[in-house]
Amino acid sequence: MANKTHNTEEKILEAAKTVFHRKGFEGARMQEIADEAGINKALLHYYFRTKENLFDAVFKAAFREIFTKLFMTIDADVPLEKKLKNLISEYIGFFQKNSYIPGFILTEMNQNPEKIISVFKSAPVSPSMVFERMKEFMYDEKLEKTDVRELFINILALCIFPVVARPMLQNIFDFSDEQYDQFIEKRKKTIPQLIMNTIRKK
Amino acid sequence: MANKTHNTEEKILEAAKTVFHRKGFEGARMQEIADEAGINKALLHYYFRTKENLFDAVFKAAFREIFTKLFMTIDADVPLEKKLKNLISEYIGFFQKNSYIPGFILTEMNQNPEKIISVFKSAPVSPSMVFERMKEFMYDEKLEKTDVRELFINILALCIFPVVARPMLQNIFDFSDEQYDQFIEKRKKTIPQLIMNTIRKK
DNA sequence: ACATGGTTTAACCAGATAGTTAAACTAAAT
DNA sequence: ATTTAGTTTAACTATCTGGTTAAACCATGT
Repeated sequence: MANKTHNTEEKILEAAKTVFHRKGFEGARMQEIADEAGINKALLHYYFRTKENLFDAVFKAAFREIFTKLFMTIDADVPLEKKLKNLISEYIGFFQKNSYIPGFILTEMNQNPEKIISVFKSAPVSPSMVFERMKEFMYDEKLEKTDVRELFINILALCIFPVVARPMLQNIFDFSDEQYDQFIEKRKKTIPQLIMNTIRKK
Repeated sequence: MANKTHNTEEKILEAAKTVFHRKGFEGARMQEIADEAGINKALLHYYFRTKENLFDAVFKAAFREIFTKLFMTIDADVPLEKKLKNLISEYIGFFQKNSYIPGFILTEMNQNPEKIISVFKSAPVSPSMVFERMKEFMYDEKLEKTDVRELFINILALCIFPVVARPMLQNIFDFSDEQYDQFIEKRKKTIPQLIMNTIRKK
């Protein structure tokens, strides 16, 4: 028998991703997800018994995606300045392609903070180890003593905020889609400069 | 006859604010809002006929609050560095007290981008004029030529992100409530430094 | 030929929820 | 004393929605 399972499950997750992102958990309708996946409601429940199950699967996937990527790049073994450039440029690029993820996570965070914590516990990389590694790096390269947490949060903020707040900012700036993409593209260069300014010994 | 109207309407808006923030539009229940306001459902509908009406009122208020504050401070007539310090410190302070606002707006932005635009049109300050003013300021003080939009977005990102992403970050950092508050407090000083670094002529 | 697992169809149920309505109560305003 | 705006109570409706079920279909592997 053909293994349609894999394919369909994939299709469902993809559809759920879209709809949950568009409407949030409460706003999303199982029927809408089924339609989006090109299947029917009964089959949807056949695969993921409940709405919660389905949501959890989607949420955890998004969460893993965003954090493994981040922590992996921080952990890579290249000189700091180079690493910073890579990190920021890759991360922004990732968000350009998966712009739904940060907003999705932030939204859910507002409504179910507990869920975040539970998902964190199952994460493949430990944040505290990443911070330790960042610290060592900065010590080795004789950089300005900075709170690594503050560094971490600054990078994240500068990369993620423009993506999350895009609908608003694009309107404030009166930018077309292309203009805004270009604007973000430019930031792949300016953000590393800005960050290096703050940690380079004067 | 006593003017209870004002008081009750106020109470309802306050309650709606809380519940919409906690649950989002779809997740919020009229009954819950009524309970939170200490009144009954019938009266709720008596004041704001529909759920949409109520939500709109709350949303617009939040939106106005955050943007008038921002644009007013930018527009104030003090030296740039001082203004920057004021702006950031006041703005962060404002978020500490109204931490629900940014998340609320971001969430809604994901789900109804159109609404943002319509609310913007009714805004009391025009963004483009604010940018012009920022430009003049920077020219007068002979600062590094920088894209004012980028400057604007950076400030916003650094101030808002730590508030919006708090549940997640606090968990990553393993901070208590006090520790996190203190962490944000510290940023009232470090962010202006960081920003000045990027615009001060070398 | 038959069994199997994925799939569809279509009907159904139970619970929740937005919104309505009508009747009665309260306290201030006239 | 009467009116009136604000408020409560409680019941009701219409609709939506998550979830279930049963029966049939279909393609494949055996």
